[in-house]
Amino acid sequence: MSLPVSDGPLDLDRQVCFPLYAASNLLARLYRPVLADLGLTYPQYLVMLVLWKHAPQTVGSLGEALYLDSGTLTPLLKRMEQAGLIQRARDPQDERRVQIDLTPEGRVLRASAETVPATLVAGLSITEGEIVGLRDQVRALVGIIHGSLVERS
Amino acid sequence: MSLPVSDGPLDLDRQVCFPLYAASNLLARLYRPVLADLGLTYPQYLVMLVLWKHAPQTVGSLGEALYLDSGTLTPLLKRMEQAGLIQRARDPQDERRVQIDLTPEGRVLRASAETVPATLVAGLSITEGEIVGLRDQVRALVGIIHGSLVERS
DNA sequence: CACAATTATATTGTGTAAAATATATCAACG
DNA sequence: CGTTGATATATTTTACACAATATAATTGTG
Repeated sequence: MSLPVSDGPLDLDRQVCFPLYAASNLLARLYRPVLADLGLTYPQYLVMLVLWKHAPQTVGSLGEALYLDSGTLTPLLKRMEQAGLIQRARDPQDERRVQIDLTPEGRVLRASAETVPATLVAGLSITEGEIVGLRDQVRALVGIIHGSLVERS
Repeated sequence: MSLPVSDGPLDLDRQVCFPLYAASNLLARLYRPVLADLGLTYPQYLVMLVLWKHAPQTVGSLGEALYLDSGTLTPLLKRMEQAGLIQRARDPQDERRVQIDLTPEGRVLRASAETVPATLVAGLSITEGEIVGLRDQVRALVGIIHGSLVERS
């Protein structure tokens, strides 16, 4: 049992930040082939999850839900519009806003996506309980970091 | 205490993937202003952490340590070379490899970076124990996902 | 009703990510 | 030695991610 030799506060093995970064990248890599069958990238899949729950929504409210800004979402949404999954239209009531709505194609895709979560977990040797515990802890961290960022803005 | 209404397996609030994605993005956003003072981006900071521990290293071994491939690292390393932090040189023993080494400037930067981890945690209402517990769980998940990805390649 | 302040999205520029492909090199074998 | 196969990096293309800035529309105030 040889533990890695410490390297002070800058030891990569001591940081939380790095495992989170790696986990996020690896997870996207794991999703990629599964979502490619649906014609979605990973961030696009997240947008669809939000829209399947509630549509239409503005670009701003999507960004709030996903912690992303319009600079990220606008080009992403344009690609999804090209793919025929969503529609973008100015809100007639407030023409600053762009309403994002699902197309019939986008709504239909939901059925095919139902199996995605189970498919992914299937290959991993991890229990439902471990996932839920980890999820809630990471979610708490998201709340803490987001709160800290909002505080100083 | 009203919990979010479930939306089946596709409920964003049930997934582990989304909190990890959000946490990684938010963490990078939190690091940005601190690292900007050092002239580093977040992935560049991670590369420096690896190099401060052991240099020189090949592009491939850096990628193994950070779970990134050469297609990601090459442009990143070129920018770091432009910034004067590292040197890139063909290995004379095996000219397929490019050895990455720290410049004196890159080595000196380590001292300024020593305070970065403490600075970040300082603003967050989170205990050392919570961080360590979360870190080890996410690290375990990284091992599981990486193992699953290697397995099928 | 004019007009400044606010709000919301678009645009631009820089910097990752990663798959796919191309290119070059080394090791091993006959 | 020359050839094959594996290995390693470079290049190209597509797709995020976000700061900074620009643009446009609404709201609040007098």
